[in-house]
Amino acid sequence: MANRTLDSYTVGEVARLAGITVRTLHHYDEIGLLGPSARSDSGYRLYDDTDLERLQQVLVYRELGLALDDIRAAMGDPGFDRVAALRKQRTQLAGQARRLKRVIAAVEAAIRAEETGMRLTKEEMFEVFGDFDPTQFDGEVKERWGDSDGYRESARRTAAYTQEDWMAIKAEGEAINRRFLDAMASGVDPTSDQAADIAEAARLQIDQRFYPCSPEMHANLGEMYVADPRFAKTYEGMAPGMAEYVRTAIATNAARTS
Amino acid sequence: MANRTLDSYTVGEVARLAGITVRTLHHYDEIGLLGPSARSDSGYRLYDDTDLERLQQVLVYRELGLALDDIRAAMGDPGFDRVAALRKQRTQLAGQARRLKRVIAAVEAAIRAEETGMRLTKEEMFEVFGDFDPTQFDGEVKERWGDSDGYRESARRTAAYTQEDWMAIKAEGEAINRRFLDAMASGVDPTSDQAADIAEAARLQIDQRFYPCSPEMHANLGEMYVADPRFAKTYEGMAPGMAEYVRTAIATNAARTS
DNA sequence: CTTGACCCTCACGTTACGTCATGGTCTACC
DNA sequence: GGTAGACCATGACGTAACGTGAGGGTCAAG
Repeated sequence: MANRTLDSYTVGEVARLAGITVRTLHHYDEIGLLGPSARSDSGYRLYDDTDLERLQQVLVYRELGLALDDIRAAMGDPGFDRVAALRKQRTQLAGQARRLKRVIAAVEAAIRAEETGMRLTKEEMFEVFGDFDPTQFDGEVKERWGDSDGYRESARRTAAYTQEDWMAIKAEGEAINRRFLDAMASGVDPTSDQAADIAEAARLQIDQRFYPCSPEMHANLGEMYVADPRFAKTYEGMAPGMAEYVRTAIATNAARTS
Repeated sequence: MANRTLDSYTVGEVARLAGITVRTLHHYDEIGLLGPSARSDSGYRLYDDTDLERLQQVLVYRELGLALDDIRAAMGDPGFDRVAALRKQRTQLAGQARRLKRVIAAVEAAIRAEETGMRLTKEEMFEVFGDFDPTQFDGEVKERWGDSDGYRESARRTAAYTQEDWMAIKAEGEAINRRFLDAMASGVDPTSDQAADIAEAARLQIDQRFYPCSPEMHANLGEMYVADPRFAKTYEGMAPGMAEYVRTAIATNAARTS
């Protein structure tokens, strides 16, 4: 092949190296995102090492979900700094890893809910606060979740609770939710210490009123707030986006205590 | 709204709960992936809790990259077991997390390559084995990478190497690569102990011949084999898929020694 | 020279929605 | 009861990022 040098690659070689298709490379050439440095006399695309470095960066941006047009614009910026971009990409990928971890936690929570129903016990506990009736609580919940550790510990602690205790618990819960709502309404970042303080108050209430609840466990509960539609409905009914807000605040709190 | 019950949700509510669009829900209804349990008298879609559970699972499958048609087929299977599916999804998500971790490692490796060039030193060291000339090695590599720790340690060790030493090193490298190729050709799983043993031999060669190389460091090098096109080219030139194979074997070795 | 792998351009098709148009429904408030 | 704004319905064209295939040229080993 005329013009083919030792350090140039044809489209098929690049595709194999990078794990993408020839069609993708054609497409990228076509839209001006990544074209070959040269063409052979017969019209073959010839990519060199610099092209490959650029391709790697394109693929990372793609991994981050950027539209190809946006990738081209970003890399076409005269002030584009490759290392700075790589650093930023790394940060964004780490964010993605954290999100994926949360998806995993949500699936795990769903599995536990199916197997033990422990989370639903808590959900139902909070839900019954709307029109609280201790006798209804004992009957229905024990019937469904009588075997779980959390239930037994809660039952042990709450056995001696009076009506006044329950009203206090309800008031505590409402106060915590109001704090969350106020924080949301006033634009407080859910990853701030302020929001995390509210989450810590929520965790302590569970820990002190019902059963041992570590920050990690609380974080799992937080995942359930967004993953389980019934939890989500409780919070979304108070304000759109609240479930996500509370979950993030809880995760922030768990992270700062670890 | 006629027929609307307390535990049913309209399309907008579901969209907000799940963080997706109304259009997506319309689309899913349209293609038979997820339709509402009921319709109001005026034709509004009404989703119930079971619908929401199904939606969650659809979204997880989507997160895993399955085509919607395939998701519908999987969940439409008469033997579909929700908990078993959740378990499998969790495993697959964990696999995705590991892949993402590798992408991150590749970006980090690219950053280091830009900053220190240390990896390219190793790459060029291996590359020159094809047509090895010690004098060329000293000149070019020192000129480019003379400041890195790895280079200095290598230089310190190799200063007294004879031509016979170098030929031995080259033979060792070729033998290791041949072992990798044989393992690949005979279908040995790159995550097996056998493949990891070969990787360990490779690590030891670097450790003993050039510079201290821990399993973790070796794993980083392995990431470079697939992330850096020049490394990849070396291995892909021997056999398609070899870079990936070697990288996986190295990672397996690193994992079993940690 | 032949053959098979690989290259080119062209162009229609697919997937998963995004966007908008038009018109009906619901609910709080006056 | 009427109004207004939010939300619902269906229909339909458009988009992004390739996938797939057609028809024909190029390369290199045998």
